[in-house]
Amino acid sequence: MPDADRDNTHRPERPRYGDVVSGIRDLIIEGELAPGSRVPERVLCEKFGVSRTPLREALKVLASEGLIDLLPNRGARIVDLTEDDIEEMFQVMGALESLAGELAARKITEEDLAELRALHYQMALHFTRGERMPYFRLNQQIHEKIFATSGNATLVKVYRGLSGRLRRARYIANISRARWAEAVEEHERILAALESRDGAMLGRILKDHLRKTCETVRHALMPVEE
Amino acid sequence: MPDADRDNTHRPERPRYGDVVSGIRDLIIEGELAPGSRVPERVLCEKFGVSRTPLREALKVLASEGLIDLLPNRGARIVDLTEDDIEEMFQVMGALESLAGELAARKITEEDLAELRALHYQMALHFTRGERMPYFRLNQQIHEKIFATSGNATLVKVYRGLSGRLRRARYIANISRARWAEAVEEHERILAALESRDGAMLGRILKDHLRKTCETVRHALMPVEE
DNA sequence: AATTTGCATTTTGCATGCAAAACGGTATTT
DNA sequence: AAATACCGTTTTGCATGCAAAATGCAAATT
Repeated sequence: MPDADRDNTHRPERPRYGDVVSGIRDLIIEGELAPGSRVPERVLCEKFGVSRTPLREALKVLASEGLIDLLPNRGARIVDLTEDDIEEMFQVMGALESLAGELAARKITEEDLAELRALHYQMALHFTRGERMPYFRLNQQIHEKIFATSGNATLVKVYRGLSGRLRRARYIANISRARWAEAVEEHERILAALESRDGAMLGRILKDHLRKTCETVRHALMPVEE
Repeated sequence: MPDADRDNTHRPERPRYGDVVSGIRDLIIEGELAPGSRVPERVLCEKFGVSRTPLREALKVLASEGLIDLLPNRGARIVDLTEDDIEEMFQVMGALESLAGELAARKITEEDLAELRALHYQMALHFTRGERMPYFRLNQQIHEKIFATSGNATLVKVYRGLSGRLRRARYIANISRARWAEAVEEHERILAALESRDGAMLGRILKDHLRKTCETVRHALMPVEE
């Protein structure tokens, strides 16, 4: 039975196919679509108020991004990352971030630095206040900013792809207070390396920082699974 | 007018949606779909003998892979890489390959080494015979093998994504004889570093090799554009 | 003559329909 | 009773239809 407010024709505004893609992404990050769970097209169609055609297009994109698995004739399944997957992804992100750091150190302007400093001290404030969620967001912004400063758009895209797949895991991995303090310290070293334009040093710090973040996520994630 | 041999129903075998994706990929690599050209859905439907639904799903995937641009309400356009795009992509591939090399050097077995040696000397033979196309293929296989040996599936996927976008450019970039000889030499050093399990050295060699390959592609590509 | 307007044609975005494949549960067989 | 065969239901894959958006080109306006 079609809803009364829906008709058989193309509506100029509202849920386009792209909205469905980001909508499903959000559902995955928020955990409404649990990893490993099977997702019938019907359910998602109703959730977004679109028919199966744009929804299936969205699923294809999400599958090629690695967020869901598409089993022929058996529908979509939310990808469930194993501990090894996470380690692999962080390893690749380490190489990417190291490159981003080297490039950023060469190109960074005083304005970029000022912006990063502002983000950093805002983040540090959230740390001292114990505000995990705002800290998390600022942290992401800082790393995004470093990639943006690298000036390499391809690098940014590849990073975003991996980062998006890991977002859910990082989101639910509760950092320990001790590791949290350590991470803030590492961020101070990151800032210092950028200020002195020491690309090689920055690359090393970032790679090391990511390696430790990986350990945090892995350990925080696996035992409890939510 | 529908063809006589096509009906309104689901056919169990033959052109599935996935075939269309790789089919279009091939058309792009072979240059049948020129970079920058607009591609109406209609012609692709006829080329592959499918209706618009699976074709559009394929286009979405190719767009998210970065092979085509999808302009809302205005169809698909084959991505035309600029010189800067190519440089960016090689820079990222350099970081990836460097990581792959370091990991591979740690994990490589005698059997892997034997396989790589076989590929290498086969490739060297094609070089001495001046057989560009077979050389090109073996070269790709060697790099693929190094990535596979790294044991990091994510790394392989990210590499394949970038490599696929660059394939067309590398395919038509005619290497100079001088640079060709140099590349073969670099490959010997790659093999030597793997044999001595020197990951750091291998990483550097690979990054340098990619940097030079990038220059080759850029210069061979831009002046003539075909 | 150059630019703009109008309209027929083409192309895109989406909903729907239909058949094949998978699923679920009961009945049948061993 | 356990395993298997059967059959209705659900879900998937694809073709098609229709309306909105874009496109192309001739006629009208300045």
